[in-house]
Amino acid sequence: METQFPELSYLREQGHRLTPQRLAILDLLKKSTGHLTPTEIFRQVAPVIPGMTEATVYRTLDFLVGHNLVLVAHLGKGQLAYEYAEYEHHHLICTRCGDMKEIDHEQLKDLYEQLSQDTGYQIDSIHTTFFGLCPECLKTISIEKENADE
Amino acid sequence: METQFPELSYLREQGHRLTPQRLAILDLLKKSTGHLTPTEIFRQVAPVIPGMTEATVYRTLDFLVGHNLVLVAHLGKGQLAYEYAEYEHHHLICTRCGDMKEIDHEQLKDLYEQLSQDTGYQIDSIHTTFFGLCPECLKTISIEKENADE
DNA sequence: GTGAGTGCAAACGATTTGCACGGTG
DNA sequence: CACCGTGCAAATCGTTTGCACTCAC
Repeated sequence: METQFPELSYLREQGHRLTPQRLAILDLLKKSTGHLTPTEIFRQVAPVIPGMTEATVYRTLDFLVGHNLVLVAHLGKGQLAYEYAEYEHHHLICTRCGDMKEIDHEQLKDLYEQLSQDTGYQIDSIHTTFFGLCPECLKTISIEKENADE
Repeated sequence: METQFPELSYLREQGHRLTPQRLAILDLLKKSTGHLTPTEIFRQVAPVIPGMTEATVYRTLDFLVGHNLVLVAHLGKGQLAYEYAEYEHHHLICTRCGDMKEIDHEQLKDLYEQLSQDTGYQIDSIHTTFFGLCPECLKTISIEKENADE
């Protein structure tokens, strides 16, 4: 694995090992724009790392999440997705076509503070997913309705 | 099934059937305060309806959600939970102990409008789950840290 | 050399599906 | 009495686990 990961040096100091499997998965997530599910990650990493297993993908993701190098996001239908922990943002997902938009954390800052005050919770700055219908699907649906009314 | 469901009359008009299975599940969700997972629902309804299957629970829940009688909520670890569609609210879940707080939709109204304007999406008024750490777990964690520092 | 991390295979839980039957409307 | 919805059983999918081996340190 050629790619540099300066942020990993402290892992080694803690007695953890930088295996090709861990580096490959982190490398993939770093290069990918959106999130990836464990299965997608497996399919993309398996050709590169001979013998790679789905079990290893899950264990590696747990490890990376536990060390705050990777973020978990909830997608529709109870699936989990992972992405490189670059900057704080949220997701808005279309429940019909699966389209996804990123929401900057700046927009939720006030709400988070208010919720924190009201509940005493320390709310994760990542990890919030909104669901709805994208403009395209809204259009499609209204057309379908018109046709049904005839 | 004795309970009255006036809101169901329109279902019958649309050609759907009010089977004891559907009524039992809706009845259970109506009586329950929080949300229930499909498995929990199965366990509670099975004794009442002889021959009840998990498959039926899933099919029934899909049906009820599709007709807006029941809401889906995302819990931690990619699990889905269902609850009676009584009023609009959201959830804040502790990722450590699973504790849950309800968030009134009133608090998110402004944000929703803003997000809608920015993205063109029609955002689900239900369906948003926040994750964080509850006050109790925050306390526990800080105590553990102190002990570790000694 | 040693043990953390992996591969392999099996187990597991949640969810989905095909098909024939039964009960609602 | 038609056909929607169900029961049953099997298949499928995603995820987890035990154990022996290996490779990063």
